This record gives sequence, C-alpha cells and structure tokens, in this order.
Amino acid sequence: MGRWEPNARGRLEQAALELCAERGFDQTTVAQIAERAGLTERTFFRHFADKREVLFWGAGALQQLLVNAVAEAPDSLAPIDMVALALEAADGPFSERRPFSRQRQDIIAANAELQERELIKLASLAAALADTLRRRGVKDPAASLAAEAGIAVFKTAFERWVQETNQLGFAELVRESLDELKAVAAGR
Amino acid sequence: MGRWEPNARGRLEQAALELCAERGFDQTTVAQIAERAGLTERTFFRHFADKREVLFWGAGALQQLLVNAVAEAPDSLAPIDMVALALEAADGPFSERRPFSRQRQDIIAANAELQERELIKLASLAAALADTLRRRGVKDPAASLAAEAGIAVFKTAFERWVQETNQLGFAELVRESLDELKAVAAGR
DNA sequence: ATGTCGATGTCAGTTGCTGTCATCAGCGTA
DNA sequence: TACGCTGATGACAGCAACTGACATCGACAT
Repeated sequence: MGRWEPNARGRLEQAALELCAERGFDQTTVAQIAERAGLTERTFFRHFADKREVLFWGAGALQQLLVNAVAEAPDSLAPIDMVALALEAADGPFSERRPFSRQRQDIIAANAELQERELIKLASLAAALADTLRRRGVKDPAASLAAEAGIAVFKTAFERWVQETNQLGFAELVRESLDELKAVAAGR
Repeated sequence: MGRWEPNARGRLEQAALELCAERGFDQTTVAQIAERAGLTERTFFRHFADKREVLFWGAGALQQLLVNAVAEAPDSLAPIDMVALALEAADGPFSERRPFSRQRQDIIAANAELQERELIKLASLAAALADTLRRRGVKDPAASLAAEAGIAVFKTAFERWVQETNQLGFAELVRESLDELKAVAAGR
C-alpha cells in the first residue's frame, strides 16, 4: 500500500474496528492500527485527536442530523416531542448499518475509557439540542431538561435496538421509551 | 515529610487540588502531585487508578448516600420521587463543602477529560439508583428512566447550586428542577 | 531478637501523544 | 521540460501516563 492511497481516514477507521473486535481496544496499539492501514502512527494522530476518537467519527454526522430535525420540527410540538421527533429521524441512517453499530457497541461495552468518550459525545449532543431549542424560544432550564430527557430516551431506545432479540425499528423503540418516560415523570 | 506520615491519600488529594487550581490539570504532572504530598509517582498510582481519579474520590460516598436514601424511601412514593428525595438528602454533606465543590468544579470545567470522568461517575450513579429501584420492585425500563431523569435533575440543580449568584439550598434547587422536568415531560 | 506483612521506594519498560523537520506526489506555470 | 509551490506523509526525538518486578522500610506479634 503506497504512500498516497486515497481515503486514509476510512482505512484507519476500518483497521481500528477490525483489530479492536479481534483483541480488544487496549490490546490494540495505535502503531498496529496504522500499520494495517498502510500508514504510520504519526499520521494516525493527524487524522484523529486521540486513539479513542477513531471509533467515534460518526458522532458528528448524527449530531448534525438531530439538530437539523429539531430546528425544522413543527411549532405545534412541545420541546420534548421535538426532540423525540428528531430521534425518530435517525431511524433511516441507523437501520442501514445495524451490524456495524452492533460490533462497535460490543467494543465500547468492553472498555471503560470508550464508555467515557461515548458519554461525552451524548452530552455534547444534549447541549447542541438544548441550544437549538433555545434558539426556538424555549427557556432554560426547560430546554436543557428536555434535551437531557431526550438523551435518556435515546439511550434506552438504542440499547434495546442493538439487541437482536427484537423486531422493532429504532423509531418505534423511541416512541415506546418516550411514553415510558412520560409515565415515569408523571409519577406513575 | 517522612515515609510513614499518615493519610497519604488525603495528602495526594489536597496536593492535586492545589496544583490543578494553580496551573490547570494537564499542566500538572503526577510527579509534581506526588512530590508535594511527600511521596513518589509510583505510590500515587497505588492509591488512584489514574491521574484523573484523584479528583473524584468523593463520588463513591455520594453514591452510597443516594443508594441508601432510595432504599429507605417510603413505599408510597413514585420512583421518580424516591430519587428526588434521595437527591435532597445530599443537601447536608454538600452545603458543608461548597467552596471545595466550587473549586473542584472550576477545574473540571476547564478540562474535557475530567468532564468525561465526571459523566461516567454520574452514569455509574444512575445505574446504581436504577438497580436499587429494581430491587424495590420497579420494572425496567421505568427504573432506568427514573434514574436517568433523576440524574438530569441532579445535574441541573447542582449546576445552579455551585453558582454563587443564588441563595437557595441544594434541596430547594432539586425540588424546583424536578417540577420543571415534570412540566417538560408532560409536554408543556 | 526475629519474622511477618503492608506500604513505600526504585528502576526499567511500554504506550499514548506532540513538536520539528525532511520527503514525496501532484499540480500549475514559465 | 524544468521549476517551484502545497498538502499529506514519514522519521525521529522526547515527554508524560501507567505498569511490572523487586528491594526496603516500619510497625507489630511472637
């Protein structure tokens, strides 16, 4: 593999996913990932801020998708329902890559540092959603709480979705989880 | 400071807090923390799993407190209110150490890796609370969602409490935030 | 006195990550 | 065709986080 093969970032992502699936995240060195991608360790760190980040490159696209969906949600909806509607909009992109999501989630579940990174990505997502709600006139702390509650719904729905033991789509699981959150918050 | 001075862990915590407040977390090396505490770098890592952990030693005690409070909450309460009651029980310990909390929060706010660690501590707390609710007979996903929602309330209340611009106690801020969450989840 | 045991020190080594400078492929331009 | 520019990559040195292995110290029991 020569020095100027295209899509260096993609090759690094793929190599990292394979190696971590085989032997685990911290038994995989950056040098090994780079070698499999036909690059050097130094180049890895030009594409990703740190070793963990290679497994979270898709987070930015998801955030963009959800923020746009909240920004364009109908005015008639309550804040929490705007967020829920946005989550349902992720159904399409998700359902196309469920095997990938599952493999990735297994890797993350096996490593505490990766869970930390995932949590801060979700927190960043919550902050972005809260900001979008505020731009639409929702006051704080309602905006923050609606966003945080929405993320709680997302986590619950996603966790169920990656299990292969159910036939429901992501959007349906979001609706179910939202209903359950509403019941819980109502004190039932 | 000799080899066998008592309370090595406490000295390390204190040294870390001082140095990080002065020059920031990543401008502080473990060797510097250990030196100020009269110990070596190797001993630091015998007391704390990693560099960040020295700033989160109190998290275990908080979790224990909240779990106990949920376990002993009256049966008549809904799950979300059990969690809220537990949060209010943290008022006492918190109010005694508000300056400490504020300094610590400033350090964390200035560093992304510390925010990651704080998030996973909160996630661990949510998991423990959900588990306690389950032991009391609350089904999933209601237990998980009540715990996650409770953590959202905690975050909101704590963030307001560390600001010195208000006179309210932590318990009052918890009640306010809970009411706002209930309103948000009801679709208002 | 002597032995045991937990806490600490010492030292070498791996890995994540960064700064610096050299090198290379592609591309426009004279 | 030769030249120079530019962005991506390689090569190398170095720091700091973290770990394993082994020695040492101080307290305490016998």
